[in-house]
Amino acid sequence: MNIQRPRGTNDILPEETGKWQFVEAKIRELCRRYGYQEIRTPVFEHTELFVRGIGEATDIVEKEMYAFTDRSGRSLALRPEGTAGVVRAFVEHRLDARSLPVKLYYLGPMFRYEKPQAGRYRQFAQFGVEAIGSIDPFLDVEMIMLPIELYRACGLDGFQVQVNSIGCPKCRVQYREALLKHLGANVDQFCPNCRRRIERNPLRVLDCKEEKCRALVGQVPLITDYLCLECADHFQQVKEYLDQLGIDYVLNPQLVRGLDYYTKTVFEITVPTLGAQNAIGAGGRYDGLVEEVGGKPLPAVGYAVGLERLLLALDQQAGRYYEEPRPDAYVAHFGGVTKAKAVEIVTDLRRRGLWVEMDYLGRSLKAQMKSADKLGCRSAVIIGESELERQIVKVRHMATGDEQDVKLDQIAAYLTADREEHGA
RNA sequence: GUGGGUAUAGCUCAGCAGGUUAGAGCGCCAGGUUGUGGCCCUGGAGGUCGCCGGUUCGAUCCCGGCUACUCACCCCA
Repeated sequence: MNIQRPRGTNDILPEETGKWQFVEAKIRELCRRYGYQEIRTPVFEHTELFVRGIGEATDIVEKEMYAFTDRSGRSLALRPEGTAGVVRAFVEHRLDARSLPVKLYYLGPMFRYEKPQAGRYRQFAQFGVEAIGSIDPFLDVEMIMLPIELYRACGLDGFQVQVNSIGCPKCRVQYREALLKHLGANVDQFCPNCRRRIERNPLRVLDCKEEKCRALVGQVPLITDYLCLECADHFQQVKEYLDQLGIDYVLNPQLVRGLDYYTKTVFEITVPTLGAQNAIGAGGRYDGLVEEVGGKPLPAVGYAVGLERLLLALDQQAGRYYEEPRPDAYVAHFGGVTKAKAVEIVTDLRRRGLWVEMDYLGRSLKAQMKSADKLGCRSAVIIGESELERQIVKVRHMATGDEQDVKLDQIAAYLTADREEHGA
């Protein structure tokens, strides 16, 4: 019986890891500049944390959690998103005692029990950022800028930023009422899904993709018309900063998020060419979550980027977006004493910081040269008996075919100079 | 959870209106040069034709079920 990887998971093979490392490097560099520090939290938490944090009635909690009971009967769950765990750690370790806001980022696997499709997997990687302890609208804007800068740094184009404010619990009471009044009038004209939503979470109706519902929703009151003074003012400032900084965005008063903890600013970044799963980043403010998880009432903002989707979008936009490093040299030998010498040379060169390959299968020189070519080695170092007698090696520059005799003790210097000259 | 598509070599895919030895290109290995890659030529290795069952003298091919992959819906990064 042959065992395959679990549904919705992916093996990232050596030829793929280069681009992951490329994106990860961009992320770490960006976070350094913006002053966000890495935090690593467990991939599983008490189920309760997600239920309370993300919201009981959300799809994520209702039907997508990898929840299980451990041997002692505790209910645990693989994290479906990153924010809840980070906030839990923030509260648990009293990070509120530090100077605020605390700015954190994370990078790692998340798990949701969903049916896989393009850009959606059961284990997927997210990069996310959280700033806890400030209500400054500029932080909201920072949260929108960070992913934009990240995409730019990676070479991504053609993404769209949508922004909205969904207010605070205070203004939502009024809005909910107005919305229900409006929807109630023609409740039976909505799709079955939305009829259910109207009862449980009317905001979600705005998000429905059914044409019938969209038409009905068109005339619905907008949340942005019901914001309380504080929320309206906050949103206004967010927009002003965005304009001031020349950030391209569109207002989408119907943008809602699938997690219950969001308040005020929410945003989503999409790549239209990606297909059904076109959101590559999303986030917003969550002013109530820290308290919900047991900490002091502290405001916070965050966002998350799906790395598989970002990579998908990058792959789509033709052209190589990252440089694959190549070996400096391939040391070819003929077995016997020449192999003994080759082993020595290889070890010495590696100790001097060069990336060096050699033959481990006792193959012909021709086959070794072929390998050198395949591996993209800059040079081939050939060591045969006649060379050994003269205390030299032949160094062949693979791109040009030029060959040069180099003294045994000069090889490292020669190769290093060659690398400087022809670039890494 | 719902609906559609697909499943043949490591990869991309042909194929057979059901007939006995299942093919190509690429990749891999070797030879064409007792010690030299890329181009070319020759040869080789590599397949339970996804799994189980049915129809049939006979199934990789037709039918059913299962599984996986895939796309879309729901939802989401």
